[in-house]
Formats: sequence, structure tokens, C-alpha cells
Amino acid sequence: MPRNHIDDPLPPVHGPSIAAVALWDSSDRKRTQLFSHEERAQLSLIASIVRFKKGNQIYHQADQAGAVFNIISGVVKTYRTMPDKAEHITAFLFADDLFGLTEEGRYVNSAKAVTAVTAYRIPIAALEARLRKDATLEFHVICKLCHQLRETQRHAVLLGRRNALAKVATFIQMLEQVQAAGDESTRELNLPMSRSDIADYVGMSLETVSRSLRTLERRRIVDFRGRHQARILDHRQLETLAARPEGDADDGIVGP
Amino acid sequence: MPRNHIDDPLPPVHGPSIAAVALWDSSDRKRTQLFSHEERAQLSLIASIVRFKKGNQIYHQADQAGAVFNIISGVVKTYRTMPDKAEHITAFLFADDLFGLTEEGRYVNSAKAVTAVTAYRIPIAALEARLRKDATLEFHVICKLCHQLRETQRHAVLLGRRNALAKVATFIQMLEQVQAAGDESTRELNLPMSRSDIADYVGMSLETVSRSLRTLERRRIVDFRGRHQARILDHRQLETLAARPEGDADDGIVGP
DNA sequence: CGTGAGTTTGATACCCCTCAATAAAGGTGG
DNA sequence: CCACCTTTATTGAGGGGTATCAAACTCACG
Repeated sequence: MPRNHIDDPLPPVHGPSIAAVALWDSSDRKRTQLFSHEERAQLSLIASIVRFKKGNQIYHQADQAGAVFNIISGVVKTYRTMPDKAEHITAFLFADDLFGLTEEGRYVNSAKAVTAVTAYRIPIAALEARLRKDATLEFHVICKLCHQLRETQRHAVLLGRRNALAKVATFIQMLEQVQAAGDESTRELNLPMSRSDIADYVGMSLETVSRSLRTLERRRIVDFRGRHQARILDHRQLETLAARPEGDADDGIVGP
Repeated sequence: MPRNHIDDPLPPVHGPSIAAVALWDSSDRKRTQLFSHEERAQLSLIASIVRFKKGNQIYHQADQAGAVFNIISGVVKTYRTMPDKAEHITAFLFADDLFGLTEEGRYVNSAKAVTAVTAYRIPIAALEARLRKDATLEFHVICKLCHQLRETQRHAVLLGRRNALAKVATFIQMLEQVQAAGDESTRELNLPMSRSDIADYVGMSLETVSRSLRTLERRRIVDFRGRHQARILDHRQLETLAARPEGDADDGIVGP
């Protein structure tokens, strides 16, 4: 079995780290590291490293909030459980992301490890104190929040689409974009989350997610090497599907 | 015709103003003003007041971004136009809100005035300079961004629901919550946006929005006084609908 | 190697989208 | 202030896409 880079602890770690696409400068859509070495060193004084195994709950919606988290490696999902038990995933989070959003001292979402996770745990009291002292640090946090706001808006736009294939195609594009940052050049796409998680993220039933992925494979747009590993064959088609108003093209398989 | 508070300029204005639900303290879900008098005075030095008539475009998606805006009065929508012409509304914004989110120097959404709007226009260069100097000011901005992040997540959760009535019921609850802040006690609900706007916000066709609202009226859950003015009669039922897994209750009208 | 969770596939029903026509509201100029 | 026109909203009929239910299947894990 091939080593999964996501599960590897990054070699020498130098403190909390956040990345975002720039607000004002052009940087070709690339996420850049926002904290300086000194800022990371400062923050590591108040942070501790925590690890979660795949499937572990990190915190629950409405829990008293004590800390925010900064992912070093692994994938986390934040989600909200509806009164009718349905689960809505608000975000998938990756290395260099922050999570632990609060309202009136309580977490607004639940958080669970999708893969094995290593993260910094930063107590909010200490964090607030540091922030209020350091305007530059705060500015970087603002940039990161704007980044997450944009991503959440993209998620909302995805959810607004009324076409299953368009949703799934867009989801794959989003995953690809995240992994394009620190990934090898092989265009190997990781889908660490379950089909059910994808369904709860794109707002469809898991069966329809499964069918849509199958359709993408039949049309030779993506090629699955196992359930959680894929390779995008036709970016053009994927783009088209993501934008498609209606009128799906026929499959290539209609036999004589 | 009753005066519409939304169109009235607030009497004496003392500079930019943002409100949010607290991150850590309990405040009973009420939005509180974040800027101090001094901060508002400072910001008014770099801000100018701008007005837009109902329907005016404020900026376009992908435009070079020169400023962010802070609403004094009126309602704004930010939206994204898809390649297939479909329009997705990412947010409705009200007094004490900020808008003008950018990525690499360009606006990520378009913005249009839903009603007549008065707002502060704050040039980003000057804003950044001010922010980098004043850690307290920045901290307040962080609180506001967290607030908008939570709201966007709620929007995403709404979009994830697969039931038309649940979506519309939730939308009405959200509107109510916004207006509960600075509104009179009469529980009079304003729907300043068109049915089409609502549809583009909740991710359904405008016909289905219309039908859903009609259903709410038939069931005596809301009472419409004109198309843009309503009153909520049964909060309990609304809550139930917003959470409903399935199995709509029957109408009260089945005649013998 | 067996077990069970996770996934794929199939059949059916139903909710919502689409198209189309009517009705109401808002705006304009006489 | 009313008639007119345009825009926006409501209502209806019909078809399609997706949810749902159910069963077979695969894979990961112990």
C-alpha cells in the first residue's frame, strides 16, 4: 500500500501555520504562508500539539469552547446535526487551516477527524491576549478569515446548484485546488472522506453521489484507483459539467 | 403608506459601525456594536458616504477592488453569476454589515442595492494602514468576520436542506432574527427582496418559493400584508417546519 | 479468513423544476 | 388621479431528476 502523505507528520514543525490566497496582491491563486517565523515561534509558546485518530470526535456543537485548532496534517470535517438527525458538513479542513469557530463561548459546529490528524491546540484566552498585542499577527488572521469566508461562499454556491453532476464535479474541482498546493505533480487526487460525507457536504443522498461518481468514471473524466484515490483525466469536461445549465451529454456507452 | 424605516437615513451619523454576536461572552444572541466612538471617528476620516438607488449596481464580480463598504441603512445583495447565467445570491446585507470581499485585488461577488442604500465607502489602502496600526480596531474586525462566517455557514446549511418548506421557513427565521435587533416590537417582518431574489438565495425556482410562501399563509403560519410585508403568526410551527425531516402536516383546509 | 461497515446498483415514487398562462403590483406619463 | 404598460408574482399542468427503499456487492478491519 502506498504511503499516504496526509498521515505523515511533517518533519520539523516550527509552530502554528496558516495559508491563504492573498486579498489584494496577485499571486496566481496560490495559497501563501501568512505567519513569519517569529510569529510562529510566538504562537507555539501558547499552543500544544494534539493528535486524533481517524473518526475521533474533536469537539461537539454547543460545547463550551476552550481553544481553536490549527491543522498540521490530516483532514477534519466540521458539521452541524439538524433536529431531524440529518448531518450537514460545513467544511472540510486541511493543513494550514483553522477551525473552532465559536458563538458566545460555544462551538457552532461539531468537529471530527476524517483521517488521522495532528494539530495545534491554541487556548482562546491566550490567543486573544496575543492578538490584542500584535497588530501584524491580527492582520494575518484577518486575511485567513477572509479566505475561509470565500471558501464557505463557494460551498454555498455549490449547494445552490440544482444538478447532481454539477455539484459533484465542482466538489472534485475544489478538492483538486486544495491539493494542488502541496501535492506531487502526478495529479493524483485524494478523497479521504466517505461517500456519505461527500453527500452531506454537497447536499444530496449518498446514492446519488455514488451514481454521479460512477458516471464521471464511465465518461472517462476521472479514473478511480480504489475508493479514495482518483486521477482526473479530462479537466475540460469537468469544467463544463461544473458550469452546465442542463442537457447532459450522452454516455459513451450505448452499444450497437 | 407607512414609512419604511429602511429608507430613512439614520439621524446623526458618527462614522462606520459594525455589529456582531459576541464570540466568547454571552449576550443572549444579540448583536452588539463593536466600534467605540473613537474608532468610528477615526474611520470616518478615511471614509466617505455614498448612496445607491434601489436596483443600482454597486460593483461587479472581478472588478478591480478599491474599497469596502459599511451599510448605514438599506439592504444589499451580493451574488455570483454562473457561466450558465444562473444567479446565486451569497448574502443579504443590512445596516452595520460589511461587504466588498476581495481575492487578489478583485471583488469575488457582484453587489447590488435591493432597496435604497446609504453606506460608508472605505478605501482599502487607507483601511489597511489604519488596521495595521490599531490592534483593538483589528480585533473588532476579526469578531465581525467571524460573525459573517457563521452567517454564511447557516446559509450553507439552509441550502443543504432538501425540502422547499424547510428552506423557506428557515429563511424567514433568519430574516426575523436580523430584524429583531433594531426593529419595533410589532413583529412586522420586511421582505424587501423579490421572490426571485429569495429563490436565488435558497436555491430553488421562484415558482416554488411563491408556492411555499402561499402554503405558509394558508396554514396561518404567516400573514402577508402585501408582497413585502408580513407578520409571523405561529413561531412554533415555523420552527417545526424549519427542522422537519419529512412528512408535511396536512393543510387546515380540507372542507367537508 | 470472516465479519460488518461502507458502497454500488436497481426499482419506484414524489417533489420540484420547467414551461405557459393569468393576475397583481409598481411605475410612468398624460 | 387614472389609464396604460411593464415588471413581478401567482397558479396550473406535466415531466424529469433525485430521494427513498431494498438488495447485492466490495473492501477494510479485526
